[in-house]
Amino acid sequence: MLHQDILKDQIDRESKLPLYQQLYELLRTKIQNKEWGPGDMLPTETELLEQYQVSRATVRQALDELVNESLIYRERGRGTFVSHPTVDQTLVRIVSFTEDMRQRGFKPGTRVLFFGLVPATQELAEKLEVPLGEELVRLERLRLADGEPMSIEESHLIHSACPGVCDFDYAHNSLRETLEKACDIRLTRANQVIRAIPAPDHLVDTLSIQPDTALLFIERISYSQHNLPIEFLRLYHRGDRYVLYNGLRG
Amino acid sequence: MLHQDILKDQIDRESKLPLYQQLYELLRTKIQNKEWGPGDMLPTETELLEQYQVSRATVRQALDELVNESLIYRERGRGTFVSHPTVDQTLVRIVSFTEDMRQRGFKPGTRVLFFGLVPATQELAEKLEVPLGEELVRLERLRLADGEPMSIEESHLIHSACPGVCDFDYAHNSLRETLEKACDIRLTRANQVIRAIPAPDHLVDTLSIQPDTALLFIERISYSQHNLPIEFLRLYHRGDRYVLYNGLRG
DNA sequence: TAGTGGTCTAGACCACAAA
DNA sequence: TTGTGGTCTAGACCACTAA
Repeated sequence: MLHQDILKDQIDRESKLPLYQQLYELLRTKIQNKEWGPGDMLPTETELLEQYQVSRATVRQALDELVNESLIYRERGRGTFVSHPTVDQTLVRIVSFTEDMRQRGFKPGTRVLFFGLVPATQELAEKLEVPLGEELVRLERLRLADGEPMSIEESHLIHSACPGVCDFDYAHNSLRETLEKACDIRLTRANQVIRAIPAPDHLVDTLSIQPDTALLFIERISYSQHNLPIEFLRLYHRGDRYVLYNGLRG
Repeated sequence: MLHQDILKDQIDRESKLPLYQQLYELLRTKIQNKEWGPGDMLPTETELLEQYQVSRATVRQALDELVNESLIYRERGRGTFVSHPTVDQTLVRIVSFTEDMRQRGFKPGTRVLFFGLVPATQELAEKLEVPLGEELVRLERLRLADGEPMSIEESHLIHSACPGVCDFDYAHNSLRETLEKACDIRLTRANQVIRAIPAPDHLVDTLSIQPDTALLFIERISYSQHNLPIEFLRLYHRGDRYVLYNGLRG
């Protein structure tokens, strides 16, 4: 979908993109830009079909996608509303640490441990699908919850894909927001592996933990809207403070 | 949906259940009963609307649900097919250990460590929403992969909800299948908490691990089709052998 | 070329919530 | 009673796959 259409808040009948996907993008953008906040009611289906000049089925198809992603929920007889973020989104959506901590009732904090350029090792090169030695941005942050260490985040970005990222300070800026605003890169999907590991010796002091503590260790590859790998992330969560929630179907 | 309708493979126009949900149930049942196996093509949408005498939109709505649950996938111009199980379903669907191990390429095995009746402790009573002291079925199993210990499963069931379960041997029977066949109880959804913990001393020998190994510890409450809690499950997975995979959206 | 799923329309009636 | 979302119909045309 063209940037101008999002700005114009209009559906392009000439576009190759299906109408419902265009409408989905428009609504999704408004939600993520906080034009509508959690709990706010969206326009009714009738209002949407009039405003965007599509059929009700098309409106509902767009809304269905948003419901599936838990960005909105519907209540029969009342209306359609923006969802309140919940902790169990951590295993479904890419959630920033800051957002995650707020949902858990903690005050988030950050300390940058390392920020610089490094060459891709064998492992990183494979995960990010780049040649060995490719220039990567490495950002290592200690994450705090209510002032106490909670997690260590070890991020690796392909520098050539997001040349502007080094001009920012990630003690105060969100990496995801910077990627979006400065590099026009959106992380649209990711795959991750979750493990339980004993705390490695070199992290014990930084995380202020006993040597025998277990860590929830997550390795994640995130992909851009162009479906290219952008970031390889290692998360070391303190097992005694950080847990994951999720729901299952039968 | 009535049992007889599933047997008759028919949609009941008098039922209060929406047509698409009835169709969804019928198709889901056929898939789970392996009437159609992984990779098999479902009847085309046209065939389905003729067979069940509903409109195409209704057929698609039923299929959409199955697609959302990753039970089927569609290929434009080719047809609709039953999905192959994948390891990343472990965080989306309730998957039996046996199925899980097969997907991971292991040969599953089981040893029953304990099987009997116990009164509900404070914690169990709260999780299962029953009075303190309520009679519970406790089933403790060591799970093997390729003959080596992989996990310990500690299951607690409300005995009054599934009186027949004690008549079976769970070294060879699936708990879920028995619940369904002997008690007419389907586990339709569940909530779980995932943690990393150091291996407790009393599990070290049973799991054949070093004392400093970390475990992936999962606590799960499963609910029946009547939306009542049925099972409280504790899973102790060896962190050095068992990992979780999943995908995220942006 | 025939058959598949993908998209879209313009209706209709219903169940539920709130005033 | 009014307005909301929930369900359903009977069409239509398109893009893609495979023969």
